[in-house]
Amino acid sequence: MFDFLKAAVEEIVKENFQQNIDVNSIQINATPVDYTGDCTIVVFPFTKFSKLNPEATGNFFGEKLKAKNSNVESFNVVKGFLNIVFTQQYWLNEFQAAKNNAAFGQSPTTNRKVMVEYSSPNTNKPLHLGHVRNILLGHSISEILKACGNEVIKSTLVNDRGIHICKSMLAWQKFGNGETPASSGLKGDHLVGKYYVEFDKAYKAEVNKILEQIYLDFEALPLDVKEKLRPSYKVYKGLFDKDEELLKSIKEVGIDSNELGNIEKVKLGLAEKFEETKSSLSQTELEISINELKNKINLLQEYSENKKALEQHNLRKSAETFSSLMMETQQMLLDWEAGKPEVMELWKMMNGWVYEGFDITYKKLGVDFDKTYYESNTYLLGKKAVEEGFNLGVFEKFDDSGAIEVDLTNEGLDRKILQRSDGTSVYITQDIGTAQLKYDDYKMDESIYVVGNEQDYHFKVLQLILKKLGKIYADGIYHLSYGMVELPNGKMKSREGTVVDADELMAEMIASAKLTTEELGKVEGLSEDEKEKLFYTIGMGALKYFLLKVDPKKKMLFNPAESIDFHGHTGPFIQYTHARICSILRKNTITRQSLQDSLKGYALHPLEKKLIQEIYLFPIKILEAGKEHNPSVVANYAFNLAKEFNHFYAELSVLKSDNEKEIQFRLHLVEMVATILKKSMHLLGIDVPEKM
RNA sequence: GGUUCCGUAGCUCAGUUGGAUAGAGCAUCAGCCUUCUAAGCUGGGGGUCAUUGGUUCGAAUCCAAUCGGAGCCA
Repeated sequence: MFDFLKAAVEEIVKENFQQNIDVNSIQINATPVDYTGDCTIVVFPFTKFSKLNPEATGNFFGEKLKAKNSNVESFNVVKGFLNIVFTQQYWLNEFQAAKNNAAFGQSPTTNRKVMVEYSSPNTNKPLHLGHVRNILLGHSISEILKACGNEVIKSTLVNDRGIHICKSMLAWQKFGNGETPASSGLKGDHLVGKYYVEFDKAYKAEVNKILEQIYLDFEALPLDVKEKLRPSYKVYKGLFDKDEELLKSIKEVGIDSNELGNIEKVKLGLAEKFEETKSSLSQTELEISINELKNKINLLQEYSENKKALEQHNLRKSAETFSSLMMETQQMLLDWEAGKPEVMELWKMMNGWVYEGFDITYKKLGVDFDKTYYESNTYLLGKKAVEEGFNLGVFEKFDDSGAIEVDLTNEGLDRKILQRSDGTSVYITQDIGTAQLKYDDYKMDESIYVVGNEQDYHFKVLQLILKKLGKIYADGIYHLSYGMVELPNGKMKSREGTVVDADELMAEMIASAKLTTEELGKVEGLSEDEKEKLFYTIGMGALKYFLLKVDPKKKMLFNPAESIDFHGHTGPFIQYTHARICSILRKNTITRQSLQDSLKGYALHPLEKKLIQEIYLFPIKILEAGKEHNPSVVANYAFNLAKEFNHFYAELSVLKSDNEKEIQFRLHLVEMVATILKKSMHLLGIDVPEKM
């Protein structure tokens, strides 16, 4: 921002104080509204070598700058802040340059290739709100990086294999009765998701039944089960009985069992109570009291330990291993890995349904991918990666178990297992292989992964391992880590049915856009098709803006009860602003002058100047958003510009003026505002209507 | 047990490599449509920037500890 000023300051320092300073260390900010000035230079750092107080230093630099640069009209100094006012001509020139540049905002090519991986869904359930945040971030950051001059490859890695996929396959086989998307009218991904839930239900029911049998009549269990479970059962029974006994004793000594959630707190309470009463006790009474207290605390200690053991032991886990459903699922996974034809066919069919469903959702979201990777093709790369690392000596066997690990303790992390003693590899090895595959395919300079922040550790490890393996692309790995979308009562949980479905959410947004728009009577003169399109544009604009205006790093809250607003700091507000400008431009009847003519000798109104200043920021904000990998920078910028325009719109008129010059200039100005609003929103993947 | 992130108005969020009196939106209250779209504009009220120390010309921002919330690793 204001690079020529920074350069001038650098020169002044060099000429007057014979010092070199880093241009980037010079702080220039926009001047706060209550002070006069277009920008403000912080002069405190210069007092070191000026040997003057801040005020005098500011004046010194102000004079020099004014003499040096004809764009500087005047300056004032408040404390250590040098406020600079530029000439009107400067701002008019900036505006002219921006408006004449059809690609304003687009940076020249960097010759860098960037891959952005996003969405990366599982094929066992439909997309939900969390995915939507991921997808919109991925799409938006791709657009922003393009605008920053990079070549962008949008990719996704589909998790299309594994035990969870087999669960829905098995459930469909067992309970599906041949149901298809066509026969049920369900979207393919929802149909498959339904069977994933079915599996979970059936599985739980089965495990509960097994548990019930164990509790009720252990001896009546089938012999093989009994024999296998007996050791677990015995320990469990012992712990369970002890638990009951301890609880009884605890009650007897006068501790309320409801309080036992926090043992430490209860202990503290007892100790305090003792302190209070001990002064009133005789020596013998005191001794008795101490003994009692000791007993109580011992009891609590024992109870707490038993409870822990009970939890760890977990009979349910043992019971789960006897679930026939789970055994069948595991068999199915083995069959899949062996390529058994029936299983492969079922897998392909059901995944096909899911992809059809996803395509609809993606299309509605307005996103796409240049390259799709499938885990079914990449999961075996993990083994190769382990081998490679082991041969290089980067991965080692640290003990006799045969497990292969990597030692990251020097990097402040732990030792991480990469291949278990039974020869199966862990998830991260797959990612090592896939990273290589991606690089072989595209040789990109940067590889961005849009993945939730619960995987921060995973990506740290991945990058470190790639570095240790000597991969030149390791430094280009960037984890665009975003916070979870939370509901008012916490995280979304599929098992508790609190997941906000992507398709439903979009439908609701569009419906509520329709309702609001019709209430406001904004649909007159539109055809049915135009109306539908408008509701879609507004509904999606509200949703997308809502998810993108927040810093990706931060977790965000979504309250389904209060649907997403259409007023204030929202997508529709910006869309509406755009539509208002379009309306002005439509109403214009006078012959337009060239931009150059309209600018000649024009005296700017403060509100016009403010708009030009906002316009000036557009490319700067895009670069900032790209650098920070943060679309919310663009979202907030667009809001500020729209707000500034609405302020202008309320105070000044474009078309209703006696001054033709004014009309001419303002037409150019508001046209530019509309263009930038449209471009900004495009970077967020949001359309703007011309009427609403 | 180890480790990472977060804590700003009643609610949801901004707050630039440390800078002036911490800002928006929602909600609330008071105004503004004979004038280019009121999904708008203007104004009021609302803050111990979790707490306590430290670093310095200056701290919401950096450091340490504590409290509270979330996650990850074994």
